Amino acid sequence: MGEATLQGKDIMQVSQLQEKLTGMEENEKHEKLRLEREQEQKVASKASVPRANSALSPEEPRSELLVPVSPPAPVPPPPPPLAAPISVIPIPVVTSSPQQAAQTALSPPLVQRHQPLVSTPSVPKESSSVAPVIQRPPGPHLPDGKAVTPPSGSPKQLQHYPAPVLAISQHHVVPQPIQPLQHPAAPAPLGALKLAPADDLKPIELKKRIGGVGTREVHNKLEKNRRAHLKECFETLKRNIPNVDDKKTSNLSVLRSALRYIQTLKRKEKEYEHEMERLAREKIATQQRLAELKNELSQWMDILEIDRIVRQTVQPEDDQASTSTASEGEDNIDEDMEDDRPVNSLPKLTQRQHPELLKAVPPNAAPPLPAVLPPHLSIQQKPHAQPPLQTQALVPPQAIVPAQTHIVAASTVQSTVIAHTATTHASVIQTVNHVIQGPQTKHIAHIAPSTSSPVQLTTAAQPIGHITVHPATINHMAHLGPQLPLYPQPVAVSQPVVSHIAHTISHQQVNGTASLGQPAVMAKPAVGTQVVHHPQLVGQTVLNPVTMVTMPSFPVSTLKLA
DNA sequence: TGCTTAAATGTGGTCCTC
DNA sequence: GAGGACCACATTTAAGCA
Repeated sequence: MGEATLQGKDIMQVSQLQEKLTGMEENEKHEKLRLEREQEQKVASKASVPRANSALSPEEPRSELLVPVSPPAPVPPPPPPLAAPISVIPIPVVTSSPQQAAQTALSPPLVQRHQPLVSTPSVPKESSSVAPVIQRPPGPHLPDGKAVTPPSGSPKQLQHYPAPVLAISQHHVVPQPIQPLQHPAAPAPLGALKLAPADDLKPIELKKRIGGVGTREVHNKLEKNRRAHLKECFETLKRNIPNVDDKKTSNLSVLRSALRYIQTLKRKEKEYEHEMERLAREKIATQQRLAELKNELSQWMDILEIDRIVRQTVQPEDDQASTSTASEGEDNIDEDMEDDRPVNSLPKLTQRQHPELLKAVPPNAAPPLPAVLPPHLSIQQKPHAQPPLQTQALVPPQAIVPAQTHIVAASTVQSTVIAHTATTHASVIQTVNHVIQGPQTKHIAHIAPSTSSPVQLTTAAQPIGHITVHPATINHMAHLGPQLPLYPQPVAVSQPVVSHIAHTISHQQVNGTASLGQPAVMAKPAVGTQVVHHPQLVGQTVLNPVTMVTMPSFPVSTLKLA
């Protein structure tokens, strides 16, 4: 009996060892839970193996170990002494009534529970207490002893063999309430203390406890998995911490190292943030500086552009001076208005603002205009070097009407500049030529280049954007048709200024004041364009057609492009 | 060899989610 | 209510050290 008991205890040990060893032996026949355990053991194989070996007492025969290790395998039937304890241990509990089983198996299992783990030489003494249990009749549950062998075995085995599970469960459950009886001093688990006495157990409750025991195995496995996962996490954490010794660090030290590392990272993060802020501020300052430089450069570019335009305009003006031919009547007025000619003059304000322009303008081009001129002051435009011969050559004798050219100089600074540029700029005249068709166009084309032409450039205080060709002028121009080039084809103009100009002309035609050929084709009809007739001009010099060309407010460069 | 410490394991209980 | 996850406690085991 003692041997049997010892063997039974050994079997218990083996059953526990089996769990660990089976995984190492790769029993594919076992269920997945066993495989899981196998994986777990792979993780901690080194730890489990020596432990298993250590658990084995040197007295245990090797054969005993091997027998339970491979229960499912078709191992030859183990010797009777071995097989008996394996199957016997749980049996008595199951076969007997719950109460009886509880009463009878109270103490032995309790001892047995710890004995296998202890595996001390004292086992034989305790085995005597277990002896009665072993003597229990095997009964029909004996064949299920295989399942019993691994109490902590795979749950799948439990599923396959519920009966042995019940036996084992009874075996494990029952002793707990009795534990205080056997070992009052021994610390009993809280759960054991809470358990109701086995006598009071109903079948359902018993089943519960049995199931609880069954779940206990699962619970243990889950707990193992959880701890394995926890350990893995610690390993991962350890690997991610620099300057941490892999072996000499406990979990606690890993946590401390991690804490220090995190703090260091936070500190560095703050430093980098400050650095980024500093760099951002520096970037903004640099960008602002760059913008300033760009603005300055653009200003200078504008100045240079204006200078260039001025130079360009001054040069053709000299040509105009030689080629422009005013009508005969101009001479009368030119003499009067000779000193006030604003074409080549710049107001003082303009001089102040754009001294470069003054440099660009030849000093001999024209004397500066008085700073302030009456808005309605008409200044006859007549170049000094205008050759009278050329004028007469252009104007037929019958066109006696004096073609007065009145330029209303604006008092505003910028308008003056524009007026000056526009007056002499060929592009403006070219635009007018393109817009107006027919004989009148010829006249304008002819007259425009000349500063003394009937096309008047008026720069009012308010920006104007239209050209008004007086019907009389057009009629007058009609006489000059044969001498001027023809532009028979209409021109589509999309430029705003040109549209205004064309509209103005067409407007007059619509009013019946003039029916001079086809109206200009306008890409965009101008609405609200006003025909401005200078009152003084209309009233005083009606004979001389007055054409006022008012310049838009857009930049000169745009005008040039037009 | 005995002691200490950390890790591993078993077990029961509790809480939370489905 | 079942199942999973987490926690706490007890025990065992292994490694290090005096």
